[in-house]
Amino acid sequence: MKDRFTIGKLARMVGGNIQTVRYYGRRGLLLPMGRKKSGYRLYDERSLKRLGFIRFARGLDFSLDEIKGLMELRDEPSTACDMVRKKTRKKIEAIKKKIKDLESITEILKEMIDACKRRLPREECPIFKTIEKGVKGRGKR
Amino acid sequence: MKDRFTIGKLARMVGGNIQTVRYYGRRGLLLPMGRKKSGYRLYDERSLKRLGFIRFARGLDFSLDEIKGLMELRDEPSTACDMVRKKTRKKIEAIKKKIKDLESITEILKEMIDACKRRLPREECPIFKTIEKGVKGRGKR
DNA sequence: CTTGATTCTATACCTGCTACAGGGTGCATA
DNA sequence: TATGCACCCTGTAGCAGGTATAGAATCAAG
Repeated sequence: MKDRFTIGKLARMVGGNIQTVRYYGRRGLLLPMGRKKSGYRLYDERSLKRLGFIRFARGLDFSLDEIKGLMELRDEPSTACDMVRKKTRKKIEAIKKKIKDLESITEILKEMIDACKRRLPREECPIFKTIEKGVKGRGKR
Repeated sequence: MKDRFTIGKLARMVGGNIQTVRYYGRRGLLLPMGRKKSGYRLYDERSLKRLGFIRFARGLDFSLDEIKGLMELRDEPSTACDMVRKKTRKKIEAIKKKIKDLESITEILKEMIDACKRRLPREECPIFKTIEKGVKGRGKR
């Protein structure tokens, strides 16, 4: 009946790393439900769920602090769901911005490659030229 | 004639931070061209270009190691341009992958919000249900 | 009892910075 | 000359989000 397991088993169950689990403990996200007399951490089914939650949310680009906030909400009454939705929406906006940034970076890199292909045999590498132009905000030429 | 400047001036010229410049030095990306007797680092126009290069490339999501690699290439002969192009293309691929990941994350988050809106008054928050389902299902990506 | 796997704590490392302490330097002004 | 202030030096420590060691203790099987 006592389905308690040590840290190694817990880590293996989610395909994770022991140090990371301990790190989550230090960060206050996943405390062991107890300890053996020897000091070994003991976890249970709820720890497993929590760890799964953390890992999945990390995969969704939430920071450990954000995840902590979400988990604290879960243990709260009715209005929590609205808050969770709000936080999730905020996260979506942040990710969208990140995507836009990465897209414009891609554009710049592509332009650099195009310029590079058009270069004359003895000309200086246009990629470096492009990057150096960025030095003073396209001031020097 | 001796347009050499101290670290503070260099940092101000690019709107950066002194510690960062020193850090680039420690990482071997931007060594001062000399020192005063007092030990003060001295930089010149070339340092400024180099620093600009580093900052711009950082903005393009290159890591310091990658930037170091690029700068070493620049000091090399003719074939360098091909290598630079190759590395740039590789970077584009990596960024594209990142964008895709972020897009699928956005999708999942949106689904969670939609499910949340459809929930019945006394039902458990579907966002948590979704995330917990991910524990053994989709797992980490 | 011994072996080998597992766990413990503590510490250091990684990236890309940023900050702070406690000292030395540079230069203008009183 | 003294003093005051800005600037610089080195060394250290901190952030996120882990990963990786060392050396000791503990567990389980044979």
